[in-house]
Amino acid sequence: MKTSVKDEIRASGKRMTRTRQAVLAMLESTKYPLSPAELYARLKKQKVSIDQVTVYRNVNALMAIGLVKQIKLHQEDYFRYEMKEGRKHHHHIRCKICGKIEDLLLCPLKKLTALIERETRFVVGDHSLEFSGWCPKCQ
Amino acid sequence: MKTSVKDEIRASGKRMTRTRQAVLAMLESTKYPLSPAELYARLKKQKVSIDQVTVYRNVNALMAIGLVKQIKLHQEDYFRYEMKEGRKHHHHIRCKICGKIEDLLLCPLKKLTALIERETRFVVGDHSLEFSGWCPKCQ
DNA sequence: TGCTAATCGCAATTTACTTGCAATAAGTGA
DNA sequence: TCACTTATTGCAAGTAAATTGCGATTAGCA
Repeated sequence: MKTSVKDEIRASGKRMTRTRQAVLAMLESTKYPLSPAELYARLKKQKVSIDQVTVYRNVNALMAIGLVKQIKLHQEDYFRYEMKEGRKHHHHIRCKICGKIEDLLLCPLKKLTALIERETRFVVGDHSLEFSGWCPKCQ
Repeated sequence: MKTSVKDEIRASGKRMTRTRQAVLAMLESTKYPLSPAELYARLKKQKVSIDQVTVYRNVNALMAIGLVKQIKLHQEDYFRYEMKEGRKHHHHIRCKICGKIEDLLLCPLKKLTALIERETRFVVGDHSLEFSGWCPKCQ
């Protein structure tokens, strides 16, 4: 874990507990967004002493200070979380069969904001984009 | 209500009840996707005798036969439903403040499928795209 | 080392949605 | 038109994800 992450946490008035460190380490070492249930199961497997509620509270706290990003895939009815730190803007594709999730490092939407703002008179903030399909193994 | 909708329902072995007709009429006359709770509240206001559970069962039944589309906006933790019938492929923008939802009749993603399939070796099926921002009144 | 408040675990609650079951009613076939 | 089959309905109870209350613990600092 980089010192800078701990500093960011301290700067926001939060503390770096053993539990929080374990949650962060798990998110940092996993290549796709994790649900609270997955996080909990993986930490338990590593013999980390943690409660389900603590997982929820930690991802929310880390999201509040901008270290972690919340993601909702439209085939699922729960949230997933991934590190925001140092990651380029990206989207995801999810397999309809096995649920495998992969990053898409592309984003075709930069040029669209002006058009949408003209059409709707909204001011555009974020967007979310997600693909689903069939992964190599499930085809 | 067009006869063809009733026919589609009958063709799938389902029945056109007074309740289902009210749900369909409400979805047809509303210009943005409705949540089950909103559907229920609006029907009650119109003195339609209906239960929450019946709303859920109806949107699910109508979705199963392809008359209705389910939508999950990533700022919300419940589903919304809109008529599929005769509507062009489109996406949505939602106001971060008041929750107002508007259609976006554009889709910049048609050309992207080949690129994603090459990069990930997935076969691409659907996609979901959603913008959020600030509507004219909340700016 | 000792203080203060953030964090934790556990139990209970909330919210969106589903399921079981008996009563009702849509659509058919005589 | 009536009777019968079965989809649909309402009500109550049940799930699963996520949140909240509270007393106990512990990080971080003087």
